[in-house]
Amino acid sequence: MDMKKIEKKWQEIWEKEGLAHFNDKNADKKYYCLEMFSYPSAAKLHLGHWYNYGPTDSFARYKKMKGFEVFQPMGFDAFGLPAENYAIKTGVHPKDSTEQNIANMEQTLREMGAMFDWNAEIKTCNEDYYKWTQWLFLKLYEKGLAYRKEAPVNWCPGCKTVLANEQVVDGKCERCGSTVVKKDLTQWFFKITEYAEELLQGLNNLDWPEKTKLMQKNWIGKSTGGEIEFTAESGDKFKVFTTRADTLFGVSYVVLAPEHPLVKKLTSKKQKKAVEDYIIETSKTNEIERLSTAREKTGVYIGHNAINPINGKSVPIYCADYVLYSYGTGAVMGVPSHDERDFVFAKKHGLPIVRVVKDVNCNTELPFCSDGIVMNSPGFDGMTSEEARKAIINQLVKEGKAEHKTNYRLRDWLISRQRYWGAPIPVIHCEHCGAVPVPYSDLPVKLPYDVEFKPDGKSPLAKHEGFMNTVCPKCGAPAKRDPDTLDTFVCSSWYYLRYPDAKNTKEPFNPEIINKMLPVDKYVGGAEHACMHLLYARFITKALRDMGYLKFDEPFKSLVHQGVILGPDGLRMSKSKGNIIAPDPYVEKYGSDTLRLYLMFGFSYTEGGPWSDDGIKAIIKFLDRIERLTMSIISAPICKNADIQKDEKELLFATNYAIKCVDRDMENFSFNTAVARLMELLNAFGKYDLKENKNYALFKECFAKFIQLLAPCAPHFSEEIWEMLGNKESVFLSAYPVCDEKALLLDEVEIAVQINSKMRTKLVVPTDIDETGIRKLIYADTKLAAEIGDRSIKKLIIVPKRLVNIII
RNA sequence: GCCGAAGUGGUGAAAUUGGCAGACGCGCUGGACUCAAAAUCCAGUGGUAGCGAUACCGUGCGGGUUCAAGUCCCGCCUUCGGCACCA
Repeated sequence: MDMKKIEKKWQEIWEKEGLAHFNDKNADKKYYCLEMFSYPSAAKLHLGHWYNYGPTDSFARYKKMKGFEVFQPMGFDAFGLPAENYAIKTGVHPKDSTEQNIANMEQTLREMGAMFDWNAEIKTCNEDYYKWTQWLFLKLYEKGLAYRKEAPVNWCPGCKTVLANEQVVDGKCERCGSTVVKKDLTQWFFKITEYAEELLQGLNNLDWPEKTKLMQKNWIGKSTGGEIEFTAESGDKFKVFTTRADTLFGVSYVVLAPEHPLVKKLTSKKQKKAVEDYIIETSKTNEIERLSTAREKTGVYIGHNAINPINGKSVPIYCADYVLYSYGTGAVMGVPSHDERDFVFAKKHGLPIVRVVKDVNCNTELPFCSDGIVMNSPGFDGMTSEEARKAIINQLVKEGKAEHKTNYRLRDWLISRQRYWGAPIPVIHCEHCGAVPVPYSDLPVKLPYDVEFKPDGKSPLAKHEGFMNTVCPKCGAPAKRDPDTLDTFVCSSWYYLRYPDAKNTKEPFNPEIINKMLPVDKYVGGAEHACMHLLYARFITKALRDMGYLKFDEPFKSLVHQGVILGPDGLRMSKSKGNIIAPDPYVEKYGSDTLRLYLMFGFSYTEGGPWSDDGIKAIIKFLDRIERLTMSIISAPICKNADIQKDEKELLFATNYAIKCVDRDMENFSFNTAVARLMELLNAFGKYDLKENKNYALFKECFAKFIQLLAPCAPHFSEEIWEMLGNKESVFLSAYPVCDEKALLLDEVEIAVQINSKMRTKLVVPTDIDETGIRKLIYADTKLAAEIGDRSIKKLIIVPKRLVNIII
């Protein structure tokens, strides 16, 4: 079959007939199938795109044949760092390169033959989209969910620019090699932490992979404990957060994060130099290094002490980078006897190690980090850790020195980017009025085209006079715009809400439409988004719900992650490894259906794996066999024989078994087994010899069902065969075959027989056999009877239709 | 380092969730067709021993639970994903 020709033919027909177009008259049967949109990073689709979009499109087509009104949109997450980096390197404007990439990708996406509803296309870098991203910012601001605070960025002193973590390699700038330092800037945040508890609880009701839910759960990182107030000798008070208040009597020092404001204030003259040097060193390390339990625990005494509120003991205050200012209170109590890191730290700095919790198993080794019985803690000795935690905090609460507290590891979402290629933050800074939101009527705040994006110490927008200079919407005085742009995760945090109403010029979406179309029924994309994009989208959905725009709590009801296709060497594809497999030559040579079918058959969808050329051959052979069989059916003499004999029963069994399995496997994204069942059915067809005077009508009917089952997986090819079989209408407008359960009922089944759990033989037994019947058969079998001999059957384990285990 | 996964023939992978390990393919071996090759079709194919029926071994490694473990529990090893400014 000329794949190129039929692809073109059917794509034109589908286009003309609007196969992919969502008809809102059928909205009650809607099925919103969404693939994560792509970043237009390259001119062509790579295998990863194919792997995400091809099989998922097959799933969408399957749903369509099952009678759903499928909505499967596609778009581009078009703002982002790579386009800007490319511009810095080559001088090609990000808008130009992005638009070119989008144009190319759109074309290859169309050639894939997926059922995308292009009427709903989104490009996040277009004004008609980012206008509403800015609207979203303003709404969150209005609701008190956007605020400004100081936060550190990676600063390259060489390029005089802010770097993404990705651009920092071993603490050095990837461009110029300078040592990257941390620098504080005032930046915008979204208060995602306000939803921490609901984001955690909501996970329970989602049809998501368990591992993804677990990852989000750990990311949110709920821990309950207390905040306990220590008083420095200077009189300054500071709080530490702890989940282990039961170990409070074991405190032998406290630690402030290097960024903690009290560090500067309390450091003694003698220690000043050491502490300052330490803070500079810390600014060069990243968080992963800081939190590593393998790394040496560094820190310096600040020359000042604090009082432990429970026993009035004076303990030294240290400044150490293993404490993060961003988590809890930025200060911790050091209990070397009952915490790994504290133990290592105390050993190194010669601090006392006092045991305050006994192990019930009498283990005397330290550190002892589990719960036990409290000791050396006057007033609390003998309590369990659990009891003591409550009692100690309760006592301090009475004295006004502590409070019960639940902490989350989750941090607020930093959304400011000191970059050009993003949606401008719609805020104006006025000398008199402070940060003033741009009025809704002035949106969008347009991203100017004529900017200098080469890094030279100022972000590109900050240098653009025409953009920066404006007037305060409140008082009318001259004012400056915010020079930063929004994190691209903001753009992707709400795009699924825009698709169903993508052309709306009056509002980001019509709530009535959205409440009908959402939540997304199936969301498919990479597992790497588990903790960020997927969490941000959930947060935005909840925030908009609380503002009254949405009537649902979760954006994505059901989620699937596709795996990763690796290079033939089993390694992640990359230019530097030279192991990239481009899909185009395969599409060119064998057709898009062949590539798609290979991707579905050759891998476990959620696992992925190394690419192999050999697998393609299997698919080519499979499609060839189907084509040959079609030819023989078309040219076969029509026999009038309508008998249902043994062969016909087998044919019906094979067909209906395939329907049942393929249906279930498609539903579960188990594409490889679905295709395997199709191959089995084709093998079964091969056994039914049409040359004899056989039941031609029945055979043709079964074959038609086979093509319908195949259609979602090989859409162009199946349409062509479907037409050859004499059908006038698209196979995708036909109803998915239904399994006839009666055809699957067998009189007999083969079961395994074990003696003392060892496989001994197999028996063919009536399907509905009972225990007495089985016993009879066992003794009737000479081999089994001989082995059992005169020993008696102690126990007979029967798994219906599967096996019998005879215990003697 | 922390969090989360994965490890099954020569090879891509299945295994109805604790019940016959290796479905369906690729590859390989033998056969048919052919002047020949390709394509196609048929048969075989986890390992070891045996002419054979068959027996024993076998799901990264070491233990355990169970009538029964690829699947559950404990401890290792290896590989992969994420770690908040890549998206």
